[in-house]
Parts: sequence; C-alpha cells; structure tokens
Amino acid sequence: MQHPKKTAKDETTRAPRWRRRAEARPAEIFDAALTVFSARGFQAARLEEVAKVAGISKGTLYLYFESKTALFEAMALELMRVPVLAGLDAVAQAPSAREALLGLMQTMGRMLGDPRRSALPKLIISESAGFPELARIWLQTVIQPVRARLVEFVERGIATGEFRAVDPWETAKLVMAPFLLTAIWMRTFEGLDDRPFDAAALIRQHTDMLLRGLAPAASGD
Amino acid sequence: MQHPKKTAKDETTRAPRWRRRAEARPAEIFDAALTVFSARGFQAARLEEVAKVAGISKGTLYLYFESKTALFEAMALELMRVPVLAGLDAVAQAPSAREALLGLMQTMGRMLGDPRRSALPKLIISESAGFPELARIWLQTVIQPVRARLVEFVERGIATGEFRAVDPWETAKLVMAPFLLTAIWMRTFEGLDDRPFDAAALIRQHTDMLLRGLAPAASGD
DNA sequence: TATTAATAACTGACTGGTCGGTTATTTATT
DNA sequence: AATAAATAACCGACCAGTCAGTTATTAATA
Repeated sequence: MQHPKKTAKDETTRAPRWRRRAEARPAEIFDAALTVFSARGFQAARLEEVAKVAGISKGTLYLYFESKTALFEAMALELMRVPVLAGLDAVAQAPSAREALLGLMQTMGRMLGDPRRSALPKLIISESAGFPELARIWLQTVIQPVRARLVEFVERGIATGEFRAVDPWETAKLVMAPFLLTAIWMRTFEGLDDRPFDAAALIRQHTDMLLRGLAPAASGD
Repeated sequence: MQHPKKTAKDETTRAPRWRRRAEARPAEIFDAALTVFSARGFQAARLEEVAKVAGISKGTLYLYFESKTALFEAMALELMRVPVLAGLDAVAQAPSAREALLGLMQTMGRMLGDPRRSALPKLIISESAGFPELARIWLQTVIQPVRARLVEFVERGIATGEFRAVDPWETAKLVMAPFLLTAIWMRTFEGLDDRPFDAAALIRQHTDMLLRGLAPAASGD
C-alpha cells in the first residue's frame, strides 16, 4: 500500500499516532513525574503511569532519562534550579531589616501558592532516606541560603535597634517553621481535617507574632 | 545420608536455635519495624530485614501479622496509643493559661527527645499517600486533641487578660510548627548541615518569642 | 514538486530480578 | 506423643528496564 496523500497539506488532517516533540518532552515528563511521584511517592510510582500522564510510552521515557532514579533526581534538581532564591538579593536591599524580613516572608508565602514548588519540600523530605544526596542539595541550595539571609536580617535589625537581642540562628528557624508546616499540611492533611487550612491567615498571624516577639523592650530589658 | 552427629546431645545446654517467645515477639517486631521503616521508608523496607533486626525469620513475621501493610499500620497505631496525650489533662489544670501553654510545650519537647516517638511524624507524613487512613487517625488522635487544647489555652489566656486578642486557631498552629520542624529536621538533615541542630535552644527561643508575641500591649493597643 | 532515502522519535511486547507471601519441615515445649 | 513455634526453601506477581520494529520528519534526488 502506498503512502496515503499526506502531501495534501491542505487540511486532510489525519492525526498521526504521535509526533516528534523532542524539545517539549523533558518538561512534560518533569511535570508528569512531579504529579505522579507526589501522589504516590517515589517507590510506589509506576513509570507506566508517569508515561501515560506525559502522553508518551514507557520506552520513550528511557530516551530522555537513564533510569527511574535519574528521572526523579533530574526533576527535583530542575525544580530547585528555578528562582527559589531569585528574589533574595532584591529583598536584601530593603531599607530596613524589618522590611527585608517581611519581604522574604512574602516571597516564601507566594511560593506556597505555586502547587508545583510547594510540592517539593514534602517530596524531598519523604524520599530523603532513599536520596540523601538530594536532601543535601536541597539543604545547600535552598535552606542554607534562605537561613543565611534570615540570620543576616535579624542581625542587622539587632544592630540598628529595630529588633531586640535574640539568637539569630534560632530565630531564623522559627521564621521558617510555619512555612514548612503549611507546605506539609496542604499535602498531607488537607481534606481530612474539619477546618480548611488558611495559609494566608496563618502567615498573617505569624508575621504579627514575630514582629512583636522581635520588638525591643519598650523600656529597659 | 543420615544426619550428622547431632546425636551427640550430651545435653549440656548449647543454645537452642530458637525459643518460643510468643509474648515478647510483637513488641520486638514493632521495634524492628520502626527502625527499618524509618530508615528506608515503607516500600523500600524489606521484611527480610525487619525479621533480621527482630532476630527471627521472615516466615515468623506472618505468625503475628497478616501482611506488610498490617504490620506497618499496627506499629503506627501502637505508637500512637502510647500516652501522647496522657499529660494533656494534667497540664490543663495549671493555674494560668500561661503555665498550661508552657506545660504543653514542655511535654511536646520531651516527646521529641524520645527517638521512637519523634520518628512517627515523619513516617506518617512520608507514607501518607499510601496510607491515608493512618494520616486521618493521626490527625484525629494526636493533632486535633493537641490543637484543641492549645486553642482552649489561648482563649483562656485572652479571657483572663494574660494574652492579647489573637486568633487562637492560627496561634495554635504557630505553637506547633517549630516542633514539627524539629521532628523532621532531626530525621532528614541532621548530619548534613554544618551546624548541629539544638532542639532545646530552639524551643527556648520559641517559648520566649511566643510569650512576647502573646503579651498584652503594655499601654493601649 | 514529487519521490525516495536516511534518520530521529517513539512504541509496546518482552524479560529478568526482586521481594511479598506461603508452606513443608524441623525444633522446642508440655 | 502431641502440639506449638519457628524456619527456610519456594512461588509467582509485579515492574524497571530493554530492544526490535514502526512511524513521523527531514534531506536528497529526480
């Protein structure tokens, strides 16, 4: 049988079974992988399902990634690479320590609103046993830089008298804790609890409490 | 071929290969299961290894538990059953809201010191996708009661004028967040970070910040 | 432009190894 | 001797990873 008249580029539109889309694939696979790995966890995730969600066959996955492990790692690294910290330097330029701190918290709050990025912490934490290297990288590329900034802001605030003298390192952890709680809660208990989780309200309250906790004593310490 | 000279049962009590210990087994298996499941995650954990750690054979596991899933669930439930909340009512008897709050935080802090119990949160969170029922039970038996108490204490403090008027629900989450951070950190990043994690210092700082954040405005709001 | 050849992208049936779970057998206890 | 407890060899479902073949796309040729 001869080839059918595909030459009729005038709209015979015979949908091909698939298309070559070598450029678009990786991103789509990352998307699918995040979805499936998030929903099932790394081990329980089936590559067949990742492929299905990505709209390709399992074999095709292996044209782009060496192994299931490599796919997971590449995906996680890809999501980390994204400007998690892009705003950090800008925020640091704020005229006061207070504003810098608030700016950073706002940035983190926005990140929680992006389902893709807010999925990463729980995934890294959950799979840290099997991928210690990934935990290490997350620590180095995300946690430590953010923490360093927070420490810096707190120290600056103390120096300028905006804040009272607290331990900057412990305070940095306290600043981050509610964000972690939120990221985890949304992906673990949301829908099971009788009360909806209002991330915005939590962060508002967090900010309020934090600023009061940092305020210098009104008169004498 | 006949059996080799085992007939030499000169009965001088050489250790028998095993003993009947039907009563002690379950606890030992739980211990082993917690260790292995914590280290590897549910899916990656091998029953062979659980058995080895428990000092028995894989087959013996099945004398006590229906399946890998049943073992995991039974273990998690067993750890929840333990007096997580035993101190709750006692703490609630404290003369002031402030003391009740501090008492509860102290209890939670102590819990983090017990490696067995502090392992549970991360395990539940990590496996929540595969065991949504367990997440629900954890929510109901641990999180919600603790949260309810916290809300109650905060409301009481506001009523008595010990605390300023904050949102008790959001505040309850803020109280818990650093404990969650600690539980997760210790089992995820500890050893990778350049700074050791000082849980006690964090809780001290947390307490300090919290009380200041809750303090009524010195003069006018 | 039409046809053919060459290549890159993709598919899906297949396989080999890995455990969860079972069972025939051995060992301890009563 | 009878029974209960534990073992270890075994089985088979499941799935990551492979590969021989198929289809789309591009390049070369007429």
